[in-house]
Amino acid sequence: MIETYLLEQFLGVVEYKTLSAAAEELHISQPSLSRSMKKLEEELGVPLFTRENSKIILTETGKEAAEYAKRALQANQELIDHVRLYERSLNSINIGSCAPFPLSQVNSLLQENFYDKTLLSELADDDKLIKGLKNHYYQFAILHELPDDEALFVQRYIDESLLFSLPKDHPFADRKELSFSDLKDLKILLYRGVGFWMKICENKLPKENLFIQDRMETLIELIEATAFASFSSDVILQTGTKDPDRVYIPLKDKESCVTYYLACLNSDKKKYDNIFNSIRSAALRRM
Amino acid sequence: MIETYLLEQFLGVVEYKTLSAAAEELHISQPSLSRSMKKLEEELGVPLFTRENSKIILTETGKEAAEYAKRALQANQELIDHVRLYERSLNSINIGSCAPFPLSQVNSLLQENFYDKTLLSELADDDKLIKGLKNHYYQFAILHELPDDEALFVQRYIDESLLFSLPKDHPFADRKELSFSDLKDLKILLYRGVGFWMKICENKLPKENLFIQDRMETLIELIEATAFASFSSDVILQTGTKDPDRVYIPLKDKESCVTYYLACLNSDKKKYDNIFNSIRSAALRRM
DNA sequence: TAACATTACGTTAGCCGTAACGATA
DNA sequence: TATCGTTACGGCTAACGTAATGTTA
Repeated sequence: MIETYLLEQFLGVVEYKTLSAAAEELHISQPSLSRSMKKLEEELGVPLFTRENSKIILTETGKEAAEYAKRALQANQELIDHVRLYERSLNSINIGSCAPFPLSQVNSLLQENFYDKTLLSELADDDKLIKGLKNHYYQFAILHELPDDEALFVQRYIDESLLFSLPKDHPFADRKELSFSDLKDLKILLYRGVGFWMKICENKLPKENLFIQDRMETLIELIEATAFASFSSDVILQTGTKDPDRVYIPLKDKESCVTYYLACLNSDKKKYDNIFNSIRSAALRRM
Repeated sequence: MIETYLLEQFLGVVEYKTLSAAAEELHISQPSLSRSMKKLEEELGVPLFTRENSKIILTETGKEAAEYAKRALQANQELIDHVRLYERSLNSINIGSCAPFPLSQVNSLLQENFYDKTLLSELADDDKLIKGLKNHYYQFAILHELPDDEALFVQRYIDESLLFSLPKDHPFADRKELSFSDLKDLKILLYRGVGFWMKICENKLPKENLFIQDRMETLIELIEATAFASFSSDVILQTGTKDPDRVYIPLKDKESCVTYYLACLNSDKKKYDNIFNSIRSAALRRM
C-alpha cells in the first residue's frame, strides 16, 4: 500500500509541473520531493516520470496514476468528512430552516424530546437544506416547498402569511389589504435574518428602499423611533407581542403566503416518529 | 489526510476485535497498535472505540469509519494494480488463448508487427480471457466462442478440426470417421497444454483412459513407443509433420470442430488494425 | 547565469519494541 | 493469575532540510 503523503505530494507535482514549484506549494524542500517521487516509483515498480534536461515529465503511466491517486485521496477525504459528520449527528440534532419563525417553534419541540442532545440550528437555502439532510449535516430541515425526493420524509407543518406593518397615522393605515406593487415607494425596515423572505423582498421591492438591519435590537429601536414600514406575519402576532402603535395589513400577493414542511431522511423517520406526531396533532388543533 | 498504515492497522483491529490478536496478525507490537488507534482517533477528532474493562469496543462511529476505511484502502490498491497493469500493457503485448494452435500462429504474427515489445502468451479459460481483456491484463484473446460484449472487438480467425491418431495396424485404422462414443474403451495419450480441448475430452471420454502428459517430449516418445491412440488436428497436420506410421481419422461430433476468434478491446481496435487486416486476408486466402 | 533536478550529509521526528503498570474476570 | 490495554522509555528508521553538484537554456 502507498502512504497517503506520497500521493498528496505526487498530485502536487502533477499539478504544478515542476518539483520546485510543487515543493514550494507543499511547504517542503525540493530535494525531499525529489526523493518522494523516486520512492513512489520504487513502490509502484513503475516509472511515473521521464527525467531529461533537468526536467521531469509525466509518462503515460504517470497520467493514469494521477487519475487513480485522485480517487484514492478522495476516498480518504470522504472517510474523514463522513466520520466527523456521523459523530456530530450522534451527539447533536442539527436543524436547518428556510425561515426563522418555524425554526424557533421546532427548536423548542425538539429540545423537549432530546433533552440530552445539543441542538444546533441555522438558516439556509432550500437546496443547501436538502443536500445537508442527505449527507447527515442536518437531521431536520424546514422547507417552504415540497421537495420531490425519494430519500426524504416530508410532513406539512404550518402556514405563515406576511403582514405589512405601518404606523397608525400612515396614509395606508386603513387599507384592508395591500400588494407588493403598492409598496414600491415606501421605505421599509427589514431584519437580515428572515431566510428566504429576503429573496422575495429583493425580487418584489426596489433595493434602495430596503433598510436591512443585522441586529434585531437595532431594528426594533428604529421601528419605534421612525415612521418607516416593516414586516410581520400572522403567526408572529399570535405568539409575539403586537405593537399598539402600529397596524398590520395583509398582503394579497401569492408569495406572501407560504406553507412550511418539516423534512428528515426516510431512513431516520422511525427514530423521529414522535416529533412528527406532535406536529401533526398541533396542526389538527389549529384547524 | 490519514496515512494508509493507520487505516490498515485500524481494519486489522476491527477484524480481530482485540488489540493483541490484531497486533499479532499485523506483525507489530500491541503497544504500537494501541498508540496507532489513539493517533487515528486524534486525527479524525472522533472516538472510534469505547475503552472499558481492559477491552476496546468499536463505537457506532467506528463501524462507519471501518466501512469508509475499506473503501479508501480499496482505492489505494486499485491505484497500484491499475498502474502496474497499464505499464505492463505499454511495454508488452499479452495474449491469452483458449488453445495452443492459434496461439502460436498469432504469436508469430504479432512478433513481426511489434518487434520492439515483449510478447507474453498463455492459455486460459474463456471467461478469464474476457476479464483479462477488460482490465488490460491481455491485449489480445483467442476465444472459441463469440462473446456477447459491447466492449470487445472480435474477428473470426481460423477453424480447427480434431483428428484421431492411431497406429496403422489398429482395428479402427481404416475407418473414414469416428465419434467420441467409439473411443470410450481406448487408451488415449494426451498433452496437458491443449487448453479448452482438455475439458471436451474429460466430458466425452472416461477419465481413466486419458493418459495426460505434462511434457510434450514425453508424449511424443510414448506415441512412438506404444500403440495408444492420440489426438491431432487438420491445421496441425498442415503446418507440422505427419507421423508416417499413423493414420488420422476425423471425428464427426460437433464438438470436434471449432472456430477461433481473435478479440481485443474496442478502444484498442485502431491501434491493432493492421493485425486484424493480416488475419482477414490470411483467412480469405484459405477459402 | 538562472532554473531545475539530483546527490550528499547531518538532523530530527515519529514509529516501533521492550518493559513496567493498571484493571478486570 | 491470566488476559488485555495503556504508559514510559530508549532505539532506530526514514523523512526532512541545507548545501553542493550537475545539466540545460
